[in-house]
Amino acid sequence: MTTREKIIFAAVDLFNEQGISPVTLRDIAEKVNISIGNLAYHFKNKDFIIEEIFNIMENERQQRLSEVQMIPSFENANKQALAILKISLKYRFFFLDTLDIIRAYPEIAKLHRKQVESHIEYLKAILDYSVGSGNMEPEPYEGCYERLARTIWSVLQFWLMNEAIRGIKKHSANEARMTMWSLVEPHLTEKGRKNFPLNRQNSDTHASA
Amino acid sequence: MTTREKIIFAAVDLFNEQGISPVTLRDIAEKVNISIGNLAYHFKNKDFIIEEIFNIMENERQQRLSEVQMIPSFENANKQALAILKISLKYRFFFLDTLDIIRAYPEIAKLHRKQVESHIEYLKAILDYSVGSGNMEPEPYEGCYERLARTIWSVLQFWLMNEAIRGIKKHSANEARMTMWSLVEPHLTEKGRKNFPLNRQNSDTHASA
DNA sequence: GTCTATAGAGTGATAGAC
DNA sequence: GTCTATCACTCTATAGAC
Repeated sequence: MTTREKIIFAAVDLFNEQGISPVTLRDIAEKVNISIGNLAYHFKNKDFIIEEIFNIMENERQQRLSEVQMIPSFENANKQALAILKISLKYRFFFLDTLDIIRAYPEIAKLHRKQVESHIEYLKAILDYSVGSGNMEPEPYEGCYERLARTIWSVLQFWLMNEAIRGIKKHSANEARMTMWSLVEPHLTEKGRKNFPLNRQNSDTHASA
Repeated sequence: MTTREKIIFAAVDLFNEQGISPVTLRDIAEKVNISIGNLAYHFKNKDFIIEEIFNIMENERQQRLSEVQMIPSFENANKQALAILKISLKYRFFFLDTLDIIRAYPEIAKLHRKQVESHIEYLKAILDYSVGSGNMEPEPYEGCYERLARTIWSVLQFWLMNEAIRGIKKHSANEARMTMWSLVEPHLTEKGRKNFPLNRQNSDTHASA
């Protein structure tokens, strides 16, 4: 592992533990066992470190999502959600300190915003597709499923913060996934209930840190 | 207005604009047009300022909620939600920097956690009551309404962060309120739909900053 | 690539005059 | 209560030796 990589990993660890702002360049250098001067050689700023982490996270996200078929089915939506939940656990700090990042790094914020909107659109597409395939009831009123898509997104976006605020120590990506489906469930048709990926008897994913 | 009060108001303004950590004691003193020495006379720390703000916010919240009848009806839930949305707009920073506060002020976090749990319990009570009064369908499966109550809470908790992340400048407390009710709507009985406080034709509350 | 050493910019805290 | 002045500390950034 190159020093550059070591720095990135150490930074992610520290950010995940403490959040971004309390972590100093000294802390990172100390964790990697190199001098601050050396750290500065690799990354002039904390900013460059964060941008690098964001890029790495993005690549990883794209990579994972590309492994899931884009056909908008419940099954694929479930896989997508699991992928996103895994990423968000690995790069927790990004989801916990989102606002700090938005305020301090407008370029990252802009990129992130695009991903958010395309994510919401994808979720909406799944809902529309499910109506078409007879798995979901037709939209009961204009804008209902648009809002539903946004709400589902926010469940995935905020589940870690939700746990943090409520003082829950054990992360449960599964709970987030269940919550997501619990929003869809009331809108299913009878046919939809049969194809539904949520099986309340066995919980197939537990993540913990 | 006493100096102490001026300090508090200035601090809330600055925190709402920039978040907590970037604001220095100097910034606050400058905004109030007093010296740092004087500021220090009134509040030794940023910590003391934040605790004071939290207490003020809490009193205001209690005050507003006490004006709403505790009978767990849709109507009262709607009023409660509006009260909470107003408070969260006024003390935005608390809802945007919740995690910073939790990390830095464990005592505040503990108090806040209690309020969160009691809020969720109250929401759950409304759901249960609505089943009893025939406005909502019986819980389709164990834990469904418990999770629904938590999800509703998170809509109210995260609506400002949601807007911030998505780059929405105009605050719309009404959108948050609508989202909240959209989660309940699919579970209504026919009777419930008649008593439902959500009227899609007129949007009665718009907040903006 | 890696180190040591230090400059320079804040920030919080406090002593002491008015 | 309010001010000025200053100290001590922390963090970033950089120069220069190895």
